[in-house]
Amino acid sequence: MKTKSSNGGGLAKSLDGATKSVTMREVAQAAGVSVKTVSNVVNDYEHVSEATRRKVNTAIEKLGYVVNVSARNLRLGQTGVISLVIPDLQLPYFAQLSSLVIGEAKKLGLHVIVEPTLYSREGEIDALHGSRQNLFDGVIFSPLELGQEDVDQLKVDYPLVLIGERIFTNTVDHVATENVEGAKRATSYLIQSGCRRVAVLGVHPGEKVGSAGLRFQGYREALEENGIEFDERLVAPAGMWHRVDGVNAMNELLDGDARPDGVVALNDMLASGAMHAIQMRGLKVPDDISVIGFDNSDDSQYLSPPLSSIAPGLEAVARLSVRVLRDRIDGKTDVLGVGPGRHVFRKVSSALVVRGSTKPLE
Amino acid sequence: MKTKSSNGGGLAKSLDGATKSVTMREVAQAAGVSVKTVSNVVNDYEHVSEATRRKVNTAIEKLGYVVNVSARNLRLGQTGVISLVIPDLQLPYFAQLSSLVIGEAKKLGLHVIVEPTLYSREGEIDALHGSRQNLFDGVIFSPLELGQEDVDQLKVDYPLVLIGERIFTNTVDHVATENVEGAKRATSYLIQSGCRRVAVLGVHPGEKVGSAGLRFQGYREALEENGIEFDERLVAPAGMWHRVDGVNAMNELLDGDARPDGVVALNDMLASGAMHAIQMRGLKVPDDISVIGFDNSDDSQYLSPPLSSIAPGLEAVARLSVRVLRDRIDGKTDVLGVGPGRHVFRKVSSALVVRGSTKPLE
DNA sequence: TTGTAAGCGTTATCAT
DNA sequence: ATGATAACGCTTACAA
Repeated sequence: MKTKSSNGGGLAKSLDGATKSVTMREVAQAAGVSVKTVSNVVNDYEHVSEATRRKVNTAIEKLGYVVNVSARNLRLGQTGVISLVIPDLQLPYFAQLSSLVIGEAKKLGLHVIVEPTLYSREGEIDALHGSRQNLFDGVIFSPLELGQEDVDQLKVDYPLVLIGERIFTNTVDHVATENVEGAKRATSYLIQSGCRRVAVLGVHPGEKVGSAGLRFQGYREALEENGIEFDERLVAPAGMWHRVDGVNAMNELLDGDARPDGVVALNDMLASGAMHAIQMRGLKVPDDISVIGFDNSDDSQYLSPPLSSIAPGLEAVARLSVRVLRDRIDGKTDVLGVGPGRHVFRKVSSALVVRGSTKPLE
Repeated sequence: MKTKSSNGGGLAKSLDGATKSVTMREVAQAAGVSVKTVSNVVNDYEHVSEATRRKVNTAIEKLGYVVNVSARNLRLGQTGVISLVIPDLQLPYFAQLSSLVIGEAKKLGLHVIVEPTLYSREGEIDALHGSRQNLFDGVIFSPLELGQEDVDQLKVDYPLVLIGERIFTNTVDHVATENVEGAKRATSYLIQSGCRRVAVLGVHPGEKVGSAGLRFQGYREALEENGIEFDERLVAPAGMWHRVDGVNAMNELLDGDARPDGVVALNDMLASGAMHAIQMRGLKVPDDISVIGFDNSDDSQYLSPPLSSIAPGLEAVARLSVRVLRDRIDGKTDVLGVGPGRHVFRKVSSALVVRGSTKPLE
């Protein structure tokens, strides 16, 4: 752990000259070699004799040298930092995504700056076009306010990876999740486990693209495929997807004249609220009503009973988007098997995670 | 929105020469002035005539000039980026903290790189001493694994602000929250609203420092002050603080021979679980048992009934820690009224947010 | 295998 | 109020 005062490899020196940082030149001098040689050692250049390498490393160690990233960045024209633009870091879904992206980036030696746009259209546009310094080598963008009609906003002159289901275009690399398929899978599972009156919670009437629209579409497709007639009375809209919205929507459903025996909630918060409403009436989950959620958020396993949910594969979203971005930054022409001039589009598979809130298959 | 192809003020140019970035020199040439003048305009230097300013700005606009941050950083010896080291971005508490820190930093023109240490001692030490490039001007550190015995780890040669209650020392700037006082306030409130058998949920037996230990201490102090005898049977330990732990702990309490009429849960997840367990038995919150939580997490308002909770003042924590860090980076000698050579210690006030899970005061 | 030297795009010190 | 010019610390042709 070195001496007590010269703690580890220091970070930035504060400008007030508190710590005068050691330069390559000084290391070179101390080691009796040229700057180039030090640079070679630092960057693991192959053709360096063992002897010199050792000499240099000793000097580096002794002086506590740390490479100056700003200088390197300036020289290289890159910063090693990417930006992740999301609506709200406080939503579990995006917190999880951010966490995964940070982890993936770390593996590739990249740092991540998270930029929450806080449900503001301005914020999203600013994150894309603002005089955000060229601090970032590239951006991963998850729009919420911007929609299909804003597709031109995505035509930027730096590496950009789009995620989510708000906008579809072939002018940028895009990693999406299986919303339709996921909801379809959830609905089918309920039907196959014996439910006949499957309700859907959290619908945004009229929405086509976007999570709500796509998931609702999956619900309808599943009904059709299973030969079950669509019943408008089993559709519970909810603008927001908080727990309380699930409680309210579920209560309306229970007060209605078409009591469901299964519920597909369009996210886990809604599902949690729905379970609460059901249980408050003395009904049992899943015996009286099965409930299934979407997102497989961290908490879903801690509900009582633990919530069955669709896992959208955020790990894959994080992994793919970071890798694609890195390849673009590196100027690779072939990214994920897609040739020059063309853009990546990948839909990440979702998976059903079965827990206690649904009945076993018949 | 400019021309379609030259989209807004671009970010980094990818290294592969895709976009050759515009330099100050070129702007100077186009505007017919010197580089220094352009720099003056860009940095809002006072003594620039309106005419020149306009000329320069026009040129900047036309060429789409964006300042090169790397060059500026190199020159200034600062990066404008701070690091926020936290245990886990997926915990609502830290997601909220991160969100607030990012917001505060933005106000001061700083960017934040969030570094989750994922419950690893190694990770925390690495975040402090690792050859983290001098990418950061300073660090805000919220330890979880490191404890009082690791206080020497905090002796670093760059600006560092400690947050949380794991470590106390006067060798670094520290922003803490009122754990003892908050729990005391919560407990007293229950007592004053008529509860006589107040249980506490989520205790870590033997812990002194750390949220659990301090909050439990507050609970005991409140009992004492209100002349209520401490009853070991009303203490429900829980190693983890997930919802399911709250359910389990509450059930044990309800199965015990000392039925509580009030519950202080050491965080909101535990409280949520406790309410569930209570309600599953057909008991009413707050009529039969009052429940109060800690953290005032975003979800607490969406529970049924909405959860009364202690708001630890994370906004203030974020604001203070970012400002202190910025002042240290700027080399200010007087920070928050504390003179040179001394360190800031601030305890942020907590507040009780009363909602529906507790009875009104008598 | 290693050394020399020319920038990368800023900011800041002088002059003027 | 503005201009010429020297750093900032690094990478990399090009030379040796």
